Amino acid sequence: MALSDKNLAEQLAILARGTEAIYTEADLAERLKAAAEQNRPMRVKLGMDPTAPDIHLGHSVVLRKMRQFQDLGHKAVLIIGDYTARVGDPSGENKTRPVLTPEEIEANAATYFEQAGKILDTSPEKFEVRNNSEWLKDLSFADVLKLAGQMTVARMMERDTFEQRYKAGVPIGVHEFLYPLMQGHDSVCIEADVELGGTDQTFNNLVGRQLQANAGQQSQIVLIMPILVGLDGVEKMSKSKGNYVGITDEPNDMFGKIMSMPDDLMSNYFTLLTSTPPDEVATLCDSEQTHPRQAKAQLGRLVVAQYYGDPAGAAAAAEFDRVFSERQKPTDMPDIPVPAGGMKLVDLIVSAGFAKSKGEARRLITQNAVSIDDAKITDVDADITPKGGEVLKVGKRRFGRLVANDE
RNA sequence: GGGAGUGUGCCCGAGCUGGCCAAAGGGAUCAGACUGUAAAUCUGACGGCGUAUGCCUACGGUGGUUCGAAUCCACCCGCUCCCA
Repeated sequence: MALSDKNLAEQLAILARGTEAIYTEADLAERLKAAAEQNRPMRVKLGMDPTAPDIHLGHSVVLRKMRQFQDLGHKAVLIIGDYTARVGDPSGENKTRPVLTPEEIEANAATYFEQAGKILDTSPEKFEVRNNSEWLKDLSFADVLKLAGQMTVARMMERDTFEQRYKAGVPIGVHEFLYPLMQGHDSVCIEADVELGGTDQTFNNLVGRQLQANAGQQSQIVLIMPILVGLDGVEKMSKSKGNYVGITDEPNDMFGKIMSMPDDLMSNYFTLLTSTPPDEVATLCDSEQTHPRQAKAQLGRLVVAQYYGDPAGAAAAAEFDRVFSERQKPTDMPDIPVPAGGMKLVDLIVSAGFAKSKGEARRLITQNAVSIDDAKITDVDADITPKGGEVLKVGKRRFGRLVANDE
């Protein structure tokens, strides 16, 4: 595998783009230089939690950074945190850490790689996957003590999540102090040159530096990416908050979600999710120079294109205009089976998945949100007898085509 | 181990001298208007149920008192703080 022949400055510029912090940039430059001289690809570590197999744009920020390293000739080393997942988190506070069986972990990891493969280069010479149980499961209590002895409580408390929780009176499990050590130990075991992570991983990754130094290794460079703000513009992007764009979302969906996000997120998204050059981003995000809608559409196209190709990006943009600017019907929409004999509109809306309950469906009808073939329906008791092919529209964005089925 | 608090609907948070509580208020969400499916704003909805002065489910859990309990009692569980 050949390392990139781009000069050092170019490489650094690529790698530094969008980062929140690099510990330290000088070290990175040096390590890149050494790698080039020795023709030795760096080992770039990224940990993954095997409990969340649905990758969204938030995760993609770090994955894209990893891809950049790969494109420069370095090797991605993904660590599956199967050990912690298998043991579980006894704190009870953290419900996101259920105990998983090896089978579940494997299945989750498989899904993860299937999705991450849309971003990463998974060819064997650039991609390595390790389970951390590989080295953690055999540690003895004495080994653990030795690890723990390399850290002080004061140091631990520097970590802002611990500090905040401590001050706020939120419990901190003693075992939580061990997680950073475990992660750091991972770095030692795989001899990482670089570790990537989101800002929430800063502390953990820095611990890795220390443990490596103690073990006589060269400390890894820690490269921290910002946490992507979710579509609500407030909280970090996460599935449970519903403010996310999944990388497996349908193109139209993906585009639509991006169009509906707050304007001031755009610049951030451009730098973290696309390769648009900085000066271009500036132009796009200056409403004097570019209409925000225009810029956002551009963003949407680029993001969709990354996962589905350029034509899909353009198609999604065109479709969006059709449906929302020109108010035409979507080109394709889900079929909604309706018994030939007809059914209550309320039930229809529920069975189409457009409302969670009949009460909600009724509410939508009352609120003027329901139409069939462009005709508003305001009668809560309406019965629908399908001719077939009518378009049911609920709210602004839920469409379905009625299909009569006999039974 | 001892003591003091606390546990409410998606989240925060009132209520807790028993009925007027499906439970104030805020946030989130959804819909309508306005728009660029942006922001801001205004209006409305916001547990479920064949449409209800009705029924069911819900105020940490289990029992109890009562005609009636989120509200009182007992025990239990969780969380926090103070002392040891």
